[in-house]
Amino acid sequence: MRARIEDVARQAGVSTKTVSRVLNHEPNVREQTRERVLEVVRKLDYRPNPSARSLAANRSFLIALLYDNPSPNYVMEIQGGVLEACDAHQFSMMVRPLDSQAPDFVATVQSLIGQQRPDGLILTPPITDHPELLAHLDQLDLPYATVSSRIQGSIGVTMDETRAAAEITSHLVRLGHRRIAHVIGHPAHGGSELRLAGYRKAMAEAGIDVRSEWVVPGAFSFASGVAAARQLMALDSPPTAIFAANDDMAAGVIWATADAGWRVPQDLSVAGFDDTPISRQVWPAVSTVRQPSRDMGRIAALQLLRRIRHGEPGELVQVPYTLQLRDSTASCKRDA
Amino acid sequence: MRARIEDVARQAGVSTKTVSRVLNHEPNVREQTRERVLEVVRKLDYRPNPSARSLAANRSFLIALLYDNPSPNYVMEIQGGVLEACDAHQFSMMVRPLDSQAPDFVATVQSLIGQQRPDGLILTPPITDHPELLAHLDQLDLPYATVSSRIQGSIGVTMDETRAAAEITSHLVRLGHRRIAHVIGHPAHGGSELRLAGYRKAMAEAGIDVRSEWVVPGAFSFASGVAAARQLMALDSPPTAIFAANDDMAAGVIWATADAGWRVPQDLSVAGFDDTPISRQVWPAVSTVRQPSRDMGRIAALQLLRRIRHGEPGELVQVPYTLQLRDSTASCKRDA
DNA sequence: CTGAAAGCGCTTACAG
DNA sequence: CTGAAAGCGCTTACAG
Repeated sequence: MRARIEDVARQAGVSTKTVSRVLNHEPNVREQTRERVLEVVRKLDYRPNPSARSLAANRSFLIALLYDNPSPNYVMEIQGGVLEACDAHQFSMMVRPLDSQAPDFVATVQSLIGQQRPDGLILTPPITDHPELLAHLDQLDLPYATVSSRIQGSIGVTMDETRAAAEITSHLVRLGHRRIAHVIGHPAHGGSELRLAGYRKAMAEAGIDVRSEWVVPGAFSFASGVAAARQLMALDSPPTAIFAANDDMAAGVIWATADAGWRVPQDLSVAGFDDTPISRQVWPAVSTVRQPSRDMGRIAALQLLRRIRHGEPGELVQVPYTLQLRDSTASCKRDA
Repeated sequence: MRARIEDVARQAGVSTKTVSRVLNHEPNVREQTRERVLEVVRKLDYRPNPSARSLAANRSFLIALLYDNPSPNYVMEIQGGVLEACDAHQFSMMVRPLDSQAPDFVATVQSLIGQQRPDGLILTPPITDHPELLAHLDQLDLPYATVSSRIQGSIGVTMDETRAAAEITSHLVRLGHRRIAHVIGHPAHGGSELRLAGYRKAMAEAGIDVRSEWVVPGAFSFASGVAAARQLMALDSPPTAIFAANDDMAAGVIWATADAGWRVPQDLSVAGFDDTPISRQVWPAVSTVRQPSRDMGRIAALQLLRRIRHGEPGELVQVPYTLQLRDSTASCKRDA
């Protein structure tokens, strides 16, 4: 039979309330008492029953990670980070794939909250940018933290995507490229706008007029990268460099160029964003912006837990990015 | 305030025990009573408190998915399938990344079980093939289901990996290849042995002697595929085809050939295994064996839930595979 | 077919 | 600094 708090109390010669105090790091326990309790805990290998704890405390000690992201790599990284934070705070995590475009999206989340009763939520793109959901959560007074939200005012983690996008675009400019195209990300993701803005900013700073045919829509998927590249390669005066708003699309661009017999980087330079494994697994490897996704998951969860556990406000932490320059970008060899 | 079972009982004019019967689909409730209760449940939007339920029933209604797999794509697919099954049975799922090679691996799992108290476990490769862990679980009498276990006797899901590997090898033989190499998977994964056995079987049936230098160790990682390909390309008489035990390694092989200036499939045919996204995202796309991972996750969870919920024994279900032939394999153009 | 009572293992006021 | 009592919201025997 499993030890209960009562067993610990009896063997330590104290009340269950005192054991509870020790376990929950509450003040007002004599050091000697505390040590005696902890020793019995160890001896009996006592672990509090989570259900009893939740029921009595009226908290689930659970946070839910909500995602609707086509990239398994990204989701797994975030998930790993959130899990790390949860483990450190004796919380558990549940994961929830969702379709944020579905008409009953908010109702689905509501139902999930009603059933599992998480103490808080971690929101990832594009769920971070769903105003209706955020309004609903605020009204419920259910704490949440966001990862890379475009919307102001929530706690969590962010990165200066605009500046990062501008930097990698400037890198292409420095390599001598002027006809630089951009493949936009999925329209529902706030990051798409930010990265596009960074591209435009860098082009403007370089004094290059962005032709409208250089900016093509994408959807963050490999297939959309293939389609965009084909469209760009078919232009009368095709670009000498393409900056895709994520690595999956950059991989699609590379695939399409290989399929068309173009060489990267000789005929075309290609840059991505995110530094997911795919960027290293295509040939040539893609120059990209490293986003510390795992850290971002952990940090977002940490901010959420601060709020849940200690009632602190929590903050929006900005993490640094780094450029990863690889073989897919090189000096412009075609015309000036 | 949230509705409790007592509120439902009062408004329906029955006892809480009767409400409990209806909610848990127990027998011995008059149809009319049952309908009255369900109507009040709807009206009050009543959801049982999971903690109270778990505490009273002495079950967590939780299953844990244990993994130690380098492929995010694979894990996400399995996870999605398990989640589907859990949702259908009002169970929740927790995920647990582990290091199955760590010396304290069994202790870690034991601690996890002690803290979270799952009603059952889903094991994925290579955790499926850890005899010490399985023995421990059997002793604890904690139900588990396996995905692709090499070890006999557990419930869950499997695929005839040996036959699948033989089939894709035979495909290469039919294309005229005779110098066919194999890159083995990670030694801790049971699937590695099975796939190697399939390769050997097909080669034997084709009457081809497998030279020892054709069979090179790998680790299921992209990098190990690159290394293996370089080793094979350096042979005096290099193979005309390489069958890698998974897609990540096949992608690595393709990368290494491109890097060395070889053309696929003209200079070398390449085949993989799993049909993960990477197989379609490298150029040329890789011929591979489709493994229905998501279905496998769902089926394994379903067998586990049968056992947990209804005390049924559960079974080991075998799922079908399909060959996905793409552009990385072609007729042998080099010598006969 | 239905219900009253006890109990699951914790935490929460409250008292001292 | 410590404890006795009540209660969280369900299910489990048990009785009828």
